[in-house]
Amino acid sequence: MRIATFNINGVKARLPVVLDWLGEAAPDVALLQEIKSTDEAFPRGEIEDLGYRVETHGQKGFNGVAILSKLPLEDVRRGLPGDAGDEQARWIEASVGGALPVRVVGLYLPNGNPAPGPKFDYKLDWMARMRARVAELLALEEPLVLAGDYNVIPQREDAARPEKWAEDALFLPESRAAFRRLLHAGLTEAFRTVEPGPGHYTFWDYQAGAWEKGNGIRIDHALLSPQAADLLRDCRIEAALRGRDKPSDHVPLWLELAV
DNA sequence: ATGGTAGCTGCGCTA
Repeated sequence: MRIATFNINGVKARLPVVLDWLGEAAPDVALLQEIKSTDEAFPRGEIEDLGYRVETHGQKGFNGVAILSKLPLEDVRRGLPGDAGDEQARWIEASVGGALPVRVVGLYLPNGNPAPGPKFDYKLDWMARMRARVAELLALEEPLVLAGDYNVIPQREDAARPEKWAEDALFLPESRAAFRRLLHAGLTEAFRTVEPGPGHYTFWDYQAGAWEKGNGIRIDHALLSPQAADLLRDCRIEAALRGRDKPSDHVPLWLELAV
């Protein structure tokens, strides 16, 4: 089973890119972030025509996540528990059918800038809520994949110019510590089990020619339960998509499970 | 040290 995550930065502006990518890469499951669309406005027909079931958790103008799947989806849940007043659409879960069901979570973790401030507080609170939900999901002892835009640069080698990010919410010690807590809770970062070295990025800013200069950061991640980590065959970043016409500022990350 | 770009929306906010 191949599972991909892709922050598309607006489904309306990115639909041709997304349709081309789905046709070429043909992941079994695609987790999309920043659809920037309501559920009603999401172009589900074009995607269903490619053989995908579509489950969205949308919001007008900002955020929004979706799960696309060639396999049946069960027990779809929308929203990260822990704060009934949180109206931002950043979390969606489902179980992907098959011989061995896999629980998948698509997430768009808050950016948190400027830090310090209320947005940074929201980010850290969101990460604490995520850890509580992760504990519940890990207790099920099933294959579990949590993938998306984490908005966290885990280590210095995950940025081409780490000194530029020293004061940024994506790289501040509190953000990185909260990310490490997820790992300490029992999750494994898929990409780092396959590629331990530096120079691998998933995001290049639209500004200042970041792509042309190779000035990227690695902020899109896939975290695995032990049961999923045991099934991991491969994990790759599709960096070439950043060089196409009308690209997202993120590129897809995919992993293959032996299911 | 600053400004640089993109998307959604309807001109400022988010990233």
